[in-house]
Amino acid sequence: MATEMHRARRAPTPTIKTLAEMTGYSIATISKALRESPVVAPATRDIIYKAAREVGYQANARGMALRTGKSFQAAVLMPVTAARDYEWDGVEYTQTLSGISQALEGTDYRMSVHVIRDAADGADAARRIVDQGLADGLIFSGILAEDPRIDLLVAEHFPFVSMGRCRKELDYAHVDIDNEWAAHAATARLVAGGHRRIALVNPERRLSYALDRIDGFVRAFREAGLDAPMDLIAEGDLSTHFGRQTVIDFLQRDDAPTAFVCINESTTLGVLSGLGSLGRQVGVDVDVIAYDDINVSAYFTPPITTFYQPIEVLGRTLGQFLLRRMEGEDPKALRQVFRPTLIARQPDNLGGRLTQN
Amino acid sequence: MATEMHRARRAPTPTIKTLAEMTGYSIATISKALRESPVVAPATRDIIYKAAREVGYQANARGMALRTGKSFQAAVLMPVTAARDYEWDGVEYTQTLSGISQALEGTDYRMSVHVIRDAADGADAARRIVDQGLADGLIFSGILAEDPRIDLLVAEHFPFVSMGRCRKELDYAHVDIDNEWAAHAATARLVAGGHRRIALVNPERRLSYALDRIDGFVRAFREAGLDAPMDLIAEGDLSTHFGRQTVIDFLQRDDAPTAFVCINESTTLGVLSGLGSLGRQVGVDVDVIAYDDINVSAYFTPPITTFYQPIEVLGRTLGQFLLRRMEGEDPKALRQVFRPTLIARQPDNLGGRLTQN
DNA sequence: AAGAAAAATAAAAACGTTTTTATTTTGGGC
DNA sequence: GCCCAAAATAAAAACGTTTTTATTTTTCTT
Repeated sequence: MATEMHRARRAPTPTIKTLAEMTGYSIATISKALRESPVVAPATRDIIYKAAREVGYQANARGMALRTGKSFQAAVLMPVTAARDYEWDGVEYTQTLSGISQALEGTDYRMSVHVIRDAADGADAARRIVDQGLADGLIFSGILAEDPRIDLLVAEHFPFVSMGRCRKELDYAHVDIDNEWAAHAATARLVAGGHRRIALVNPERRLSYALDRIDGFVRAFREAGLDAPMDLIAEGDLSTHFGRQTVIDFLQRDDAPTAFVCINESTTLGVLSGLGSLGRQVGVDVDVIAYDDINVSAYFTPPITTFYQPIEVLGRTLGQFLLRRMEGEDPKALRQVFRPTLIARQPDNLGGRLTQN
Repeated sequence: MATEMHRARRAPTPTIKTLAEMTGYSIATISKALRESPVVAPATRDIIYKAAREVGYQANARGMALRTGKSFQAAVLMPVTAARDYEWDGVEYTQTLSGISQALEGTDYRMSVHVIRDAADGADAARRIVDQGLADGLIFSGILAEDPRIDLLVAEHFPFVSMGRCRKELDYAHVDIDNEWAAHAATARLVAGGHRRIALVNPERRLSYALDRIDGFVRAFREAGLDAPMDLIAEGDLSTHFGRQTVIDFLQRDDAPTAFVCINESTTLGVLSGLGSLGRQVGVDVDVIAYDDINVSAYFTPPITTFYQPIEVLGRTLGQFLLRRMEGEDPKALRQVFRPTLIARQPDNLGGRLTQN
């Protein structure tokens, strides 16, 4: 019997027709029974279930997709830049995907990942996904101040959730960090500690959240009655190399920064590496505040003060919102902006070496 | 005209039937023309192309999938462990996915990602993918000494490429690191530098490559006429926390290790963090050799000696092999084992503080 | 011009499932 | 038992594309 069961598994993949031959019921009845339609009698349903179990029947995803018009896929656009030499780039994406995947567990949806290299690539990918029926919904990040993907998907009424917000007033589902607040909070701590020359290690201004962080940086200075050091805003590709190079460039200046506000773990690691190679000590010569998507700053030497929001939680929320959006829920109800938690591991005043003002 | 073109885009998604109405040709002729069949006259083909461009026709993936029996998806099983608190876990996967994605570019194949939590989860996912026609091929890593996924897929003649090798003699496509050689090379350097108490920071023995690394570690000692310190082989989940905890545990011993051979950047970072918190200095009190999938050890303080193999290259090879396997190529021709490159950044003898033997 | 063969195109079938429409069966009331 | 309505099941159609089979058109030879 066990051998026979095994042999049945090696037969051609069972279809609904196989079950029809076994049970004598029509393919329509079998389909309804397996989908638990109330129009099928319980006794009939049990016979069909038994036959299905016996041959290990599983509905063919391709047939379902064509008939239902649903691919049962949630597509994620994963940005991978052409950053230098294969280094730490987008590492938080594993946790983002993990979070999204958790939200999809137990549903019919699977996750597909489309790697994109730049903004044009992302718009092409979104277009293709919509036109070819490659997925039923879409998640993407790296939101531009004006993002063609958002424009397209809103126009097409195609379900999506963005990780971040563009700068247009549009109704769409999104999950975001309060980047303005985070940059403001980090900068204000350092200002209160006495720092005046603070460097902001920031993404490119095309990105909406880069602008948010600049806003927060400037606001912290303004609230202290000071001018923000705009010359100390570095824009780059978020790589470890960019972080290191920023330190090396900025510390060569006469009016060098005494503190750094970093955008992510990657640039933080680069900043620490640059400081190490210049013989500068964190907390003695320079203060550093990080931002953590994954809990890494705790492991740097010395452990670094950070604003931390587990990105897996964001991923889970993205997945949950997308499921709801695909059910037809109003995008206006599908928005959440998270504030990261401060984890203070260092004082903000070079260990008292700065005079408070 | 541009407005009109735009309005055409907002019409119901064009199908082959739309083109048949526009051109007067049958849907069969249109399908053949668009697939460049030689049985269609060139003049006919041009008329059909023009109509397709005019309405922005793109073949519906669901119709294609059902008729051809191909999903045009390469599925990747991405392991995410239930490691502690959302930390650095599987970060190299972004680069792996990037590499796979590069291989798929310009082909009909898209990448889907199935997050798996443990070995049973992985076997279930593989089963489902095969049974439901969710993908045409599969890539997975974290190969067990005896891996049920390999057994299943070989038995089903389902195309796959594994990242790593199990310990059974089976013919299947794989890409791997020469982990035995790498662990041997790292350990031999430290032995030659005079170290005798060397810790191996290693994955769990269920995994095939954990055994490979133990083999190489033991061989290095044996070739030097020494007994390997088997008590210094730590098995864990590859997290930063595991690396840190290993250091804290091992350095409490009377016969503490003077060197660490690490399996990845994550555990290396944890080892450095543990050393930092115990006030031990790399290259003075303890030597550390890393293994890099992504080029991060260069940025640690101090920069760490490492064996480096860009994992994106492995990813690309995985993708290329899978494409060939799906074309029906013999798996025996689809195997490659990479040796990582040594990048020496530290001496292997505590800067001369160890006496050579 | 007629006939045969090749080229080109159309009609039919296929893929597997779900949904809509049609038909049959069952149960209740008289 | 008959009639009607509800429940259950079957037949037909649908989804969009590709492939197989059938038919028509064109080209070449005599």
